[in-house]
Amino acid sequence: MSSNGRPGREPGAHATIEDVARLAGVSRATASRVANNSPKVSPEARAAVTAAVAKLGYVPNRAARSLMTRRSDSIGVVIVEPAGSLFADPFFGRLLVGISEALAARDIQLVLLMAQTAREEERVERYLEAGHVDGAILVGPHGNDPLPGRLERSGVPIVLSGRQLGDGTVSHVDSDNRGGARMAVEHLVRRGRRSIATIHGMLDMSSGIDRRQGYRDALHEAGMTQDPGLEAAGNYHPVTAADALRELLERRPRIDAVFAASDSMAAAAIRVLQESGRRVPEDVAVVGFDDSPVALTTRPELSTVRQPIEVMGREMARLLLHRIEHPGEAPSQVVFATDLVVRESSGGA
Amino acid sequence: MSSNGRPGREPGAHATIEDVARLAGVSRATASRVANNSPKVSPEARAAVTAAVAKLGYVPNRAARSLMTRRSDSIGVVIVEPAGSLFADPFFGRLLVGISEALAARDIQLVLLMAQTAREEERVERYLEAGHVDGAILVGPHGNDPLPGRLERSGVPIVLSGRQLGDGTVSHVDSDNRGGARMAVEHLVRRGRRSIATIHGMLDMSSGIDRRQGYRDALHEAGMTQDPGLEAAGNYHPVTAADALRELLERRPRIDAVFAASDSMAAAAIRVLQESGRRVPEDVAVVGFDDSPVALTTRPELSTVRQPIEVMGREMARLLLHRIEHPGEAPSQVVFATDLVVRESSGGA
DNA sequence: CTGAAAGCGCTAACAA
DNA sequence: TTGTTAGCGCTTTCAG
Repeated sequence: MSSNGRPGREPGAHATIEDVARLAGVSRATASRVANNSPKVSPEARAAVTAAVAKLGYVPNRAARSLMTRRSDSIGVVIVEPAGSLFADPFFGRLLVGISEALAARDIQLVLLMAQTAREEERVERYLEAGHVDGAILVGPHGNDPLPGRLERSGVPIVLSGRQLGDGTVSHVDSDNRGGARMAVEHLVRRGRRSIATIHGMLDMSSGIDRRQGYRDALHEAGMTQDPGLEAAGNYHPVTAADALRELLERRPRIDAVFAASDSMAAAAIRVLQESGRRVPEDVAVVGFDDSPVALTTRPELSTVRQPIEVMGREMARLLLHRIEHPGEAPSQVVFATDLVVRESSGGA
Repeated sequence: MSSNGRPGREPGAHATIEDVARLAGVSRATASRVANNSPKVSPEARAAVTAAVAKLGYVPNRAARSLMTRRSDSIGVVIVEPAGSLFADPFFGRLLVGISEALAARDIQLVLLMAQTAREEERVERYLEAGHVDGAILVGPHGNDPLPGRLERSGVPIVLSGRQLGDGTVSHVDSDNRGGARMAVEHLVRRGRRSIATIHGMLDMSSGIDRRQGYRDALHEAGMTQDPGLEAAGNYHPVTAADALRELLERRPRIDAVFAASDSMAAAAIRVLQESGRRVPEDVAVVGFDDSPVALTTRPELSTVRQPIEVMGREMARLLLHRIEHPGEAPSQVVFATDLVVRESSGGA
């Protein structure tokens, strides 16, 4: 019966649109129109095709479709992480959850691409430029990373997590790091703290820069003098944060508050403070950033700044899909507000 | 010049194998043979094609290739996580790193599929059964999850993380959870502890069952009586672990050691013990499992059991690729040894 | 060892 | 509204 002369179809093989068309008594074109929700199909034809699809368990072959449409219906999520420790923080996982939710609703696949070295980053770049995905979300690139600019130039639609440093306008989604940090420090000021230190994050990433700037904003606004001796350099890693804070305590033993640019650094800070004989929050109040799970594991529990990570992931996906469908439009940036979560480490609500 | 009459190629379009063949002065077939490392090509032809490929920056179109080969050159990584908190633990991220390393070496793509609800799990099942990927790695399924069995039955090559409960033999990669737990408890016994409690993990997952069994093994071997009152039920979440341990302390106030089935539960245990006025490790020694980053953030630092997570990820990928290429062979299981990492919480080395 | 030709499953003109 | 036709870019017989 079948046009190729084979009497039957081997088990495990999938029905093609040809099979559907034949069973429904229509042409391949009509079957295809139904599969793609084209409006120009008669109700009868549509019903017949729908029934045939159900009967045969037909699922379109993505490869064949891609070949025609020149779209892969998949996007890349690139995790750029020189240190390899990215997943120690639940941030990326939660972002993936958000992205994946938004994509599932549109039946787009998420291709995960990890680049831990410059060499791998090149591999990823080649992959993206080859057009194997319709666009990409870049997570974690540092300020000096050339990848975003190069992809943008080669016409690969991209969306960044976090504001891009330097020139170039690429779409991005960010949280209001500066405003959040400022809220945190204002809260400490309101609590009567007068010697507020900070352990900042990496300064080649917008989050690091912005959170430190928010700290400075709040001090400035409160009319407190900017003392560089109150700023310690961390890199989001608890060990470096502990060292940085110990040095800071030698320089400025009388501090009465610490704002850390991440919860894991804040947790380390609490331990260092306690080991130095200081009580938290009585002697020194502490506020972190992220509202990660560790915030609930410190004693006292950690006050922190929360960002809507899953929502940000969804928005990144939405922005990218929009960009893919409207290549002409200018890139857009979305910034989400942050919330202060007050717990015991800063004296409680 | 071109066969379709178009004078040139619009910018951004990619060279096809046809372009390569023309420039190299050979047929498409020969160009294809070179691209696929077929041995039956003359050195001259190979050189000419290679040069043309480089000159044109030719990258094969995956969709077209898939259409012919009936392979997608991509695999799915399914993260089954009813609770949604999977990424709070770096385990999954590290596994992804390992998987992705092994795949990158073979130029296979990783399609990430998240299933947080039964509905999403069905969606994922349909996707996998439609043949959109060549196989899948399943991470995190609970013992009662029907997905592995169903995929196996529909002929989708799969590899599980963790031993499968119940019947059915599916390929899997696991760490020696039982042996690791046993080592941990033997270590406590050797340190002279005589009343050793455990906070176990979820008992519908092999890791939960096996770690508890390892605990029991060690007690049995040491000739210590099995006291059900020394076992507290956790679910890997620190809050439940804290509650469980508090109850246990009421039942058995004289315990001198705790083995927790995860580091985050062990960290919670340390805090509960300290808040109850007990010293760690002097009064109560504590050992966790995973050697996750939190192990270094507790005071005292946490003794724990380490598993080679990235290596396990690589092995899962390798196993799956082997299974895809040799569909006839029986499924295989690989178990990795675990190491005890002794730190201060159990009295130090 | 090489080339001509067929066709994977699908969508998109174009006609009807 | 529908069907016919022509490929998308690639691999793979099959002759030579």
